[in-house]
Amino acid sequence: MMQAALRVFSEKGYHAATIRDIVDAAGVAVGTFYFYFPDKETLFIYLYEETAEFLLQAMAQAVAGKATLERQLAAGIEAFVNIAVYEPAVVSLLQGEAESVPVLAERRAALRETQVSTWQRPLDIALDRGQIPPQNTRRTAEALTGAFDEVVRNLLDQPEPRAEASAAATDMTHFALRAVGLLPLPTTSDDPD
Amino acid sequence: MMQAALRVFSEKGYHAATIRDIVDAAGVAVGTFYFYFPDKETLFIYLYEETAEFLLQAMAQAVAGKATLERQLAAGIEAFVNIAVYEPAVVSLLQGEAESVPVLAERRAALRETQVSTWQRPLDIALDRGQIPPQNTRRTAEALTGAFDEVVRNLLDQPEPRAEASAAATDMTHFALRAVGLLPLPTTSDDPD
Amino acid sequence: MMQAALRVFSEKGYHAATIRDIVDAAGVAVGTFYFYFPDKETLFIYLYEETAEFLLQAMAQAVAGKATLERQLAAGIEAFVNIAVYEPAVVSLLQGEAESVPVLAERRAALRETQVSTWQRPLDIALDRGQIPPQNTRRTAEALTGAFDEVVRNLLDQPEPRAEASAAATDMTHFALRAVGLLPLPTTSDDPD
Amino acid sequence: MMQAALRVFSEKGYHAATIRDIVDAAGVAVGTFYFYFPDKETLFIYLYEETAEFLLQAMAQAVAGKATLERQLAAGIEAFVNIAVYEPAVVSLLQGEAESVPVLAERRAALRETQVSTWQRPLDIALDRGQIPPQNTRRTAEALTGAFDEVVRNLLDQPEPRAEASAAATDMTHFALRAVGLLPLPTTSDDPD
DNA sequence: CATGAATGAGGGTTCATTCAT
DNA sequence: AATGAATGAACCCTCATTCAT
Repeated sequence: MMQAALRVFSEKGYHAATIRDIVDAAGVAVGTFYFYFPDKETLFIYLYEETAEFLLQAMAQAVAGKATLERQLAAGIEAFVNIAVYEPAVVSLLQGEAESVPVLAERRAALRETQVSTWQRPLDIALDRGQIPPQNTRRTAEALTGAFDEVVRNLLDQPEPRAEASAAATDMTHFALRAVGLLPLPTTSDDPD
Repeated sequence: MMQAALRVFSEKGYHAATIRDIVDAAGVAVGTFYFYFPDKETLFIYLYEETAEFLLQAMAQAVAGKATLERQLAAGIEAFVNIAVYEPAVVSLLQGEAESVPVLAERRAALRETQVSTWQRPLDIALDRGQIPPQNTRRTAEALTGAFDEVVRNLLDQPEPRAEASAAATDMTHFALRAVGLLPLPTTSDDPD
Repeated sequence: MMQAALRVFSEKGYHAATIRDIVDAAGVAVGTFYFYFPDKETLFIYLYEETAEFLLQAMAQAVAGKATLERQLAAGIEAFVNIAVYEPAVVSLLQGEAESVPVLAERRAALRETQVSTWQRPLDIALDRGQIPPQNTRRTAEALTGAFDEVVRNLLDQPEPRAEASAAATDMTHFALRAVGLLPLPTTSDDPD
Repeated sequence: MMQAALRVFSEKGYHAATIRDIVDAAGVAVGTFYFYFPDKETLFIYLYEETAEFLLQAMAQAVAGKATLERQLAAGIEAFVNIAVYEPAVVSLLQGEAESVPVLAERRAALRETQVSTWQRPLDIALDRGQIPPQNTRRTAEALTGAFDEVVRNLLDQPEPRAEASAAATDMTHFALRAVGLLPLPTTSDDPD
């Protein structure tokens, strides 16, 4: 039933999705919904957090083992793209309308905050080590977060997202590396790519 | 009255905003709304397009006169930040929920498309001239668009957006210059900054 | 303006016709309407009575000079058909929805009453003179009224009412003469029946 | 609930009848109405057709077994009067305002058509057999339909319709027999009534 | 546990009516 | 006299939520 709810919410958005839509998609009765969830908003918030955690965990885990910022970015981006491509509903839900319901705005902010932190931490470390030029890492992290979101959004608007997924990930990684201040040189000399 | 509508829509989003909210904010009666606009959706679309055009025009104009990609980015970003800071409703409206109403989804896509083009064009030129490293300019443009949006969104969440506006613009510009592949040199040798 | 109102009311019916429809058709402003008439209902009632009187006068006048019941029926029917054909709006208004507005129901009843009287009086005289068989003249008059209304309604539904007008009048007259009990003879002679 | 709707519609007419009126009369809540019916118009059409079919069936059935035109008229009229007297709402609904809602106009026309056919068919047969004088049977059928409607309408306006029902039926039958061209003879000789 | 009929607050929209100009 | 912008009660309809079965 939560599967159904996730699908419906991500397709229609919070407001346009009706309880009836959800229970129909789940093949149960309205009453059943209210046996498991107190109300629509609570379900959405639960779904939102569940989903956000899933995405963040996946990215955090991908980033975790990597030694260099370069590898961290590559891995995090890949994880994001993979989820976007194989679980598009997850990304749609998180990117969809989440304002206009006060409580949701908070969750949304919290998600963004964590997403930003995911990138800011490695950046701070790299900055400390002098691997990247001086910069406002918070702002850079925000910018990266927004950049990734937007590219993924566009990717999912394509007719065949999977076909372009890996190219998109590569492009995003290169973008990120440049944006962060790493690797401007490698591209110049005798790099065939 | 359109002022009021813009405000209400940008604060609550399309669905949560009520005709009553709007007319109350405008200090008129319900009927007055329908005297000037055929319905809620039409007004929102109108407002959305008007607003989108305003933002895009401002950015395009800022970019127009500039000779170098560096200056174009700086000017475009500055224009964006200025609007965000002085007309926050404009940005909120454009960034708010616009899905779930079919017609709106189209407008939204169109806006994004134009926004992306605003950056892709200069990038293509710079690429031709060998001023930036080889890259998928379309993807870079998307990423920049998302990056700017996100940073501005965060800026507006601050208690005093105006205080940080210019710092944010500077940060974004640096981010963009790096992301695009300009400025690799200054960072290397004996840069005092 | 009353012309316009008559037209609009007869085309759309009382409820579906809006003040705006009427003033648009008349080429004046809404305020002007309320300068001349206190409200929609009053106008309709006025129009209804005016119109009813016009129709009844015409029929009464046609009937007036005639000596025999036969001629009276023929003349009254002809008058009715003529009005229906040359001023269809008059008939439409009178036959259209007039219930559901309490005051209108009364007028409607009054009109029917007078219409019925128009036929009952001559019938009573003819009955007195033994020209028609014994019958409940009130009921006969009602039936004739309904019969004429219905035939005229059907006539106006035709694509070219005028083309059939005279045939319809003749048919109605024959119907009425038979229904009243006149003309049994013509058919008898050598008709085996 | 459909009982209530029938009652309300027949009393107030389509436009003046409110969903609230109907649900109040039925003792349920607004939502309940929309749980059973898609909307006001659909319910009205359904009711109208149901009701029309009921009336037409009853008349057709009454007419069916009868051998002579005389008996057919008597039986059809009796059936009509009975329904009018015992289910006045049925007749009111069918005679009430049904214009101004395009779809309804069609149904109304269809009802009238069938009603007319109910009488035209027997008339054609009788005409073929030479039992009634030459006449435009279509027009005669229209006239009879209108006559019956009107007499019934007047009957229902009486304080005690049931008291007069049988007299009305008799009067209508006599009227119809004369109007059709039957029975001119019986009335002449020494028949006291 | 599950059901789905029932509820009614609330939303978008219409339109008769008013009144300052 | 005439205008038309402004009003707001009232309408139709939706949908989150409840509760008896």
